[in-house]
Amino acid sequence: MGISERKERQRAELREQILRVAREMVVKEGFSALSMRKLAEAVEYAPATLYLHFENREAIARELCVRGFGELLAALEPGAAVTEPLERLSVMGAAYVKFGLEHPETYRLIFMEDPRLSTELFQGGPDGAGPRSFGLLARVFEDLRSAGRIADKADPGRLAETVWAGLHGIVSLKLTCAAFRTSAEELRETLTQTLVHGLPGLKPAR
Amino acid sequence: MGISERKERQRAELREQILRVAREMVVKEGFSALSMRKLAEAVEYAPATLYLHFENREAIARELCVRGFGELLAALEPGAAVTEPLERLSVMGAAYVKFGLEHPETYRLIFMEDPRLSTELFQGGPDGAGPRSFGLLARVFEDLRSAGRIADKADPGRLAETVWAGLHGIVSLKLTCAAFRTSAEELRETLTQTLVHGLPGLKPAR
DNA sequence: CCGTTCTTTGAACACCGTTCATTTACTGGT
DNA sequence: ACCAGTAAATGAACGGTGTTCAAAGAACGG
Repeated sequence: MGISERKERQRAELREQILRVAREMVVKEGFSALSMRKLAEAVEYAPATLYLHFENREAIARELCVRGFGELLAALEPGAAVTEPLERLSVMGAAYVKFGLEHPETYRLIFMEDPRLSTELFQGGPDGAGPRSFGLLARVFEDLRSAGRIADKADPGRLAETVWAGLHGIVSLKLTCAAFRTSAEELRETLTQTLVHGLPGLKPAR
Repeated sequence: MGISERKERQRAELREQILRVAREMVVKEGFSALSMRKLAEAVEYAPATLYLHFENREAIARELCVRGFGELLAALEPGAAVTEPLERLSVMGAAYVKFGLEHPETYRLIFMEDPRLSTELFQGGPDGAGPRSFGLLARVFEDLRSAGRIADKADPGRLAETVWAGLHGIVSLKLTCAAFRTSAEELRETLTQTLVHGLPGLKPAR
């Protein structure tokens, strides 16, 4: 009797449709413009129906958040295949910045709105998208160290967190503050190069 | 006839009181919890009265934003007196991070909420708090270059923007994402040191 | 004391997220 | 074919939001 299966399928489909439309609204007008009533209108159901599929508005945000992070991870993965660690750092960094600028509202949702959403993504086991993404970046410095190319005392985790913070700074500043002159890609290049090689031609005070 | 002066003074006082209470609410429960109705209740006026002093809710936010940035500038200024540029970079960076973590809701308002607010602060003449703050930071690299301690081709403005982005990344990540292990101050130290000196003990691939 | 001007407000409008009793649709069993 | 029971959907309401505006109130100058 495939009848309850069909029901289950229809239920899942509606859930997907809600998320699809919700995502559209967020992408187009920002998270704050995601209204349960408008969303219900758009999927042609009564507002109350949404609550049969999601606990509340935040639950929808959470789901969008999780999926968004999945896409970010997917955007980072190709770069992780680059063998030379420093080149890998550049490629992955560029991919990160590119993702942020191309999906501003998704990025905002993931990293700039609700602390609860952002924090969750980085917890929950090492198989979550958060830890996995971070792992890809940390790998750069682990590889450098195990190849003896940076000091043993260097902490790959700390370096990775620093780089992530730097990249996040570039993206989030570009998303909120149009006043900065330098392009995101130039900032990313400067950040990476300078973090790796230091200030160009630095001499000590005399 | 000091009567109209008194009226003007009372008007300004009420405006101040509104801002004071608004600030309290934002600091305590975040910007989204700043409600015109609750604010009116708190200052013991009808909601409509608020609109005689501010165009709308956003205007209040803007004012808080401007003042907040003024405080950030004030927090940076002492460090700007340090003569050794690299030490100055450390001190000012630490002050920046400290300010962000100690005034999370103010920092959010300034840099993470509405792009219009953030962008404004960095425009409007070189005497605005934005350009002045940025100038203090850029000065570090200008001084280094004019002392011949970094390459002539190095662009102080670009380096300053990169550092600012990095610091902002640290603060904003700490404000939204509790999952990062390294403390903000350690991240700041690592960022600064690595940007200046490069990866510790870096050797080229062989 | 009156008329004018400035201040303040109550009431309304159009939204919002969320809940719940009620209705509707559908299915399995008789 | 009908009925009972279950699952899905909803209308209406609650309490909240920012904002507007005509009306009421207070304070002043003549």
